[in-house]
Amino acid sequence: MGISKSDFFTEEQNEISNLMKALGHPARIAIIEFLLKKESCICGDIVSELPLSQPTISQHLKELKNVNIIKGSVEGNTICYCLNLETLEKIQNYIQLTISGATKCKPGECC
Amino acid sequence: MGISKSDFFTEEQNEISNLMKALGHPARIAIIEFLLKKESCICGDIVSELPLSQPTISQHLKELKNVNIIKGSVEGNTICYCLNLETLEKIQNYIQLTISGATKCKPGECC
DNA sequence: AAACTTTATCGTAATATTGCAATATAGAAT
DNA sequence: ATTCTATATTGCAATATTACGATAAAGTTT
Repeated sequence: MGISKSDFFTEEQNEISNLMKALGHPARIAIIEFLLKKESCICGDIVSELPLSQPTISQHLKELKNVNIIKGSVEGNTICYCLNLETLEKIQNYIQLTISGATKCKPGECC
Repeated sequence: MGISKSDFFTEEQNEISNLMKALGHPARIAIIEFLLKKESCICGDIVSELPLSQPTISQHLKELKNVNIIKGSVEGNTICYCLNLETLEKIQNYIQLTISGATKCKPGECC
């Protein structure tokens, strides 16, 4: 994608955009929703639920884990993945701050 | 990226992931933060603020507008871009729902 | 230990994203 | 009307993402 310019942005801007990017794929949203619904959170269950191959799911799980949106713990030869509330709250706080700042723009002003 | 599988996911999953993807680039986060800080929100101001060319900024603005995260209104030969609270709130609601659902996973259970 | 299960990694093809120079478009100002 | 100013579009090169078959790795079971 041309030259990466992420050095020119702040640490926080890069961190938030990385979190958002990790959520920027329907399969990863579906994985998160699956982890919400299920008591068990075994990788194999996700594979049988989603229309994607096992390597593809594994890759998506890895991306979610890389940004700490999920965490995994080994259970025998399966792996239990869970949502990481701390990271989700970080995202929520960011959106919350943005919304509360954004109320400045009053109707009739410009947009 | 191989075959697109977005047909297999729900409308909502695709919509949320598209919103997240739009926020998944530091330049677009920086644009949003700039719109927050400034009373004026003219495209040209953004160009002089960020380390990116005018066409590149224009493209990022277009992507944010495509998913309704910002809206623009013509002011003479400049354009005023503002944040769209409705869309930001949609994102927040989704994260909020996810967080409140995610509390199910108690410590000691698995993760 | 051999066979089986489950998840991760590698290699690679198809597609998407990013960035910008060049150019187009459209309103403003002279 | 011509020039100027501000934003959008086009075209293209560089890079990133996505998907999956093949295979590896690591635990389980027999």
